[in-house]
Amino acid sequence: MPMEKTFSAAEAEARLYKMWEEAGAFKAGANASRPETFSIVIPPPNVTGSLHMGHAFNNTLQDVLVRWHRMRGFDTLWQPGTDHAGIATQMVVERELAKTNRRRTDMSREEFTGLVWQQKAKSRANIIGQLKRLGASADWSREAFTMSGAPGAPAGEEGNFHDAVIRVFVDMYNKGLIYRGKRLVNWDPHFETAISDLEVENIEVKGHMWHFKYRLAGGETYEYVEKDAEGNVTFREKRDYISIATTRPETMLGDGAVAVHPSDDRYAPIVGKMVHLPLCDRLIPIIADEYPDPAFGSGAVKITGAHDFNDYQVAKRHDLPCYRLMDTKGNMRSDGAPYETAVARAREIAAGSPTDENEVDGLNLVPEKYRGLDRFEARKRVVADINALGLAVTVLVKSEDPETGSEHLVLEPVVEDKLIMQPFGDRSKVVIEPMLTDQWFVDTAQIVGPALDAVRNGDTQILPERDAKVYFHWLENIEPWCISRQLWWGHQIPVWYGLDLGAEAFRDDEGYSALDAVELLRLLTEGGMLHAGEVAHCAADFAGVQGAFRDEIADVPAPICHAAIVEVKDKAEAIEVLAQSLAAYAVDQDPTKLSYPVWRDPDVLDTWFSSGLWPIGTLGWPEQTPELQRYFPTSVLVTGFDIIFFWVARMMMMQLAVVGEVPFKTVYVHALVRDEKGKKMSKSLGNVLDPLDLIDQFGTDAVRFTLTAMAAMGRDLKLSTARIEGYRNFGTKLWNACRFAEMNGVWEGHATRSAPPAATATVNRWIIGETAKVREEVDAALAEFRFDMAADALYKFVWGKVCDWYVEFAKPLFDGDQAAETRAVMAWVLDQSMILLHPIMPFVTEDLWQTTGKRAKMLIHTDWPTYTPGELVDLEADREMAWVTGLIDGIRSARAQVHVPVGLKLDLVSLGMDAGARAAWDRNEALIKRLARIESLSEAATAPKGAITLAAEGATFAIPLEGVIDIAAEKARLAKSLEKLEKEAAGLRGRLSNPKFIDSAPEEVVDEARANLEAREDEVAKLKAAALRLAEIG
RNA sequence: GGGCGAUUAGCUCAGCGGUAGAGCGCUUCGUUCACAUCGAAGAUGUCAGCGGUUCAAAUCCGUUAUCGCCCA
Repeated sequence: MPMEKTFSAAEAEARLYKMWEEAGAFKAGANASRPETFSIVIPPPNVTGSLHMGHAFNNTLQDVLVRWHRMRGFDTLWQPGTDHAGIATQMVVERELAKTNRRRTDMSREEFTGLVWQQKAKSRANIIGQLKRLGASADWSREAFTMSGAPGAPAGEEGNFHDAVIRVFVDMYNKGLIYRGKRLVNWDPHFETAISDLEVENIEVKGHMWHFKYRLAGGETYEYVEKDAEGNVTFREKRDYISIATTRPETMLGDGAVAVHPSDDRYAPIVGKMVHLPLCDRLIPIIADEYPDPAFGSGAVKITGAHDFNDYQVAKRHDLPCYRLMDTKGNMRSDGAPYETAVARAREIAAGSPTDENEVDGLNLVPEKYRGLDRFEARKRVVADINALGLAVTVLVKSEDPETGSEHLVLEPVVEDKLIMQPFGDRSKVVIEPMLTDQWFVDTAQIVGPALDAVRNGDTQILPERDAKVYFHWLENIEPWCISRQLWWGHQIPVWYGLDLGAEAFRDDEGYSALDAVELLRLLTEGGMLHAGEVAHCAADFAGVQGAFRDEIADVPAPICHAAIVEVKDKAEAIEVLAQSLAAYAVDQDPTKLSYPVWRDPDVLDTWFSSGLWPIGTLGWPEQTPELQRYFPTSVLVTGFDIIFFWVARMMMMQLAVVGEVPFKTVYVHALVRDEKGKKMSKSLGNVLDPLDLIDQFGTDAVRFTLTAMAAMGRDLKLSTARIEGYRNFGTKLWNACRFAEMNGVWEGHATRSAPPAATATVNRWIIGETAKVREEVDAALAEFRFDMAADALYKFVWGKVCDWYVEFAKPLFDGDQAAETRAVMAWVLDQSMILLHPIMPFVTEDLWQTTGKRAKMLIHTDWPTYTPGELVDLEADREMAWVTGLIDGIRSARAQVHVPVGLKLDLVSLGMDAGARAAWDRNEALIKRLARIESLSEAATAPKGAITLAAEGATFAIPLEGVIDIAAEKARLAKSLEKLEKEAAGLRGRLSNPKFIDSAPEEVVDEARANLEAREDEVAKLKAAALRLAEIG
């Protein structure tokens, strides 16, 4: 059955992918014929994600590398999988629940994560299926998941990734690399969790700056003096207040101080004095600190340690209490003791009463009237209340009475419109609240060193090089890594807490190691238990911490030291269980029923903590699997520059910290895919190109080729469908070349051969050499990750050489003596084209491969060629082809410019050929005649009147066109050619006449210039002669 | 404010010391049997400006301008 006119992508892609997959063509080690390994771990897409252009780009490049190495016989592994993507996935499920008016908190944690697992199972097929449509040849039998094997994982999710994550946490904890502490973190009030500073987008928005007066305590006053640069007094006023500026008025309720710069003379007299905090019954000090900018606002800054990162630093320096004002939803707190009680205690603390950060955090200093308000509503109320109290800084404003039309001056509060940088959650899009909370941290300072060294000393190479700078910059300034998240979906932190019974409140008065009723009562009632601290232990599971807790209670009085260690939900339940247990004991004195309850930290680990272990985790670590031995460290990581911090740097740190090796030898960092105007694709802009739509429209190969061709290192690619269409046409071009071959019997009895056939015809020898050249170019380009250059070289070869010239040249040969040879060469050249294009365009090439001959192996496993230009390039053939194509181009061009009808066959007159030119003519006469539409060749000493003249190396030709020729057009043509040639010749002459050029330039450059000049001058002479003849008749 | 990058044909981009290139678009012509998802021919550039290094600069250095991106 003859081939169709075009490749049917939609039909073939599914069929071929199935064929590869069923044949196990993607499996690790498939087609390996040499010992070297080549391994890539996929940047795991979010399990609930769907394929976007960035994925398409990223995975196309990986697939090109993987297919290339696999064909070259490397022991190749492309390790696929997905990421559990904490917040994103939890968000998807919560959104689902919201549709039926349900919330996560309506059910148990186990029920909820059960739903997430179901969602995971559903979503996974989506993204994986999309990667398959892209042609990704990953080893799907090894598909990994960052939460495989976690408690509650359903059947089919039994990996051991969870083991790896927990094991690393425990190890790092035991090594002192992980700690817990109360720190200011970015809090997402929508998801009610801490997020990383990398997940915060700082966006400039229109905001306001308010100015408030904080009155000095005790009615004190001072002289406020402003001076200009020369020290002259410009303003002097007696004040009883200090003016502060803020963009977040609601946080003033938690102020711990007002800070001024130590060099600021305006406030020097009042540093150390106290001010009344408006709306609150508290006094706070004026302190001197380097942080305030004297030139900004009033120069005085309110310090709210619990809600601002800069203020937090100031508060730490001055040992100020950090009063938290909001709850996890970003509403003003409504928990704890009444305001009066809380503020009374705050005054004691301010007066020096001992306290700790837990107590401070427990104090709710939000006055009753603001409690429970949304933070933005609270802001309005605070502003209004301050205005009402006359504590806003005011200015005189002209006002017109609407009734009388009379103008008068009124005092109005100063509210400046101001652009402010506001932090937003990159997923929730709500304003992020700096919040003082208990979190777990990796002490990155301790593990960052090896990650920096590995890139510095070249163990890992980051490409393009400038991205290494980004890597260095971030790691050299690294902050502690907050790894806890207040989510339900994720790896739960393997730390258990118990009540600290070793505390003072719990003691055995008599020292006879047994509890009496008095002691029990004290424990239960005096708040001993309620206020007792906590002890924490870390292990992979509950069984693992039991021993530690047993030791923990070993020195408390009997019989509690023998209590059974039991796991409960949380601290509240622990207190209850312990109390009940003790109460029961008091009654029945049965020590075997005593329980010591412990509870697990409810938080989960940051998703990047687990994906940071992706390279070893997917290969089976902590098991010492054969794959781990074989494929780790991996060869290349292909990833977008936007996750250098998130992921690359963390993988480097963690792999080095855990197994002491770099995770990959090369990191290829690619840019973003943008729309054709260069805008980032985003749903809100509506400029998203869906790769699957494009695949439906143009076929996978076209999309892949486009992305590959545009993958110049480090540049964003602006994608337009016109470009994709162009490369779809390229696939069709190859297809039709093969179809042409089929029609000419090229494939009859064809079987794959790796070495080129013996060839005698010039064109055959030439195209074989060209094939070797492109093979070398493609290999060189891919070795340097220059995907664009590989694609470009192949495009030029297949279209520009094979289709434009070789196929045309072959046509006349099919009827002559060299027909058999030409068929063999054409089959070989097209085979090579399929092979070399396969990594980029896997489908059309495999389909052609399957239909054009008897094949020992599928194309995906066909050996990649190793022939070199040195072996296959025939310089004589190259030279002759250049002569022939040059002549044909010349004739065609001349014909077109003097408007010779396309169909008209012309006579060609030779005005003299040297031996080389004569030989070239003789060997290629048929080709030239056919392609340049020449009827015959005759010889003459001089050109006939009214002829077009053409110069070729070693020959001059004329085309007699008396009567047909457009003399004016021909004159113009000659003049134009001459002008160009003269310009080139002049440049060359200028250079060659410069003695410094002769002296300094490399010899070959000088020689080349001389040869060039000679050729130009030769051609100039010929064209001038032609112009003269033309002048005679015209 | 700090850092990185870009500025080359109408558009999107290669080239990064030795005669300015590609794709798309555009103009003209063409269905001669691989392909109209095609063929042939053609037009289009003070390589952002200024200065410097060099025999030679789009390419290296400095500087200015404009535009991106990242981090504050």
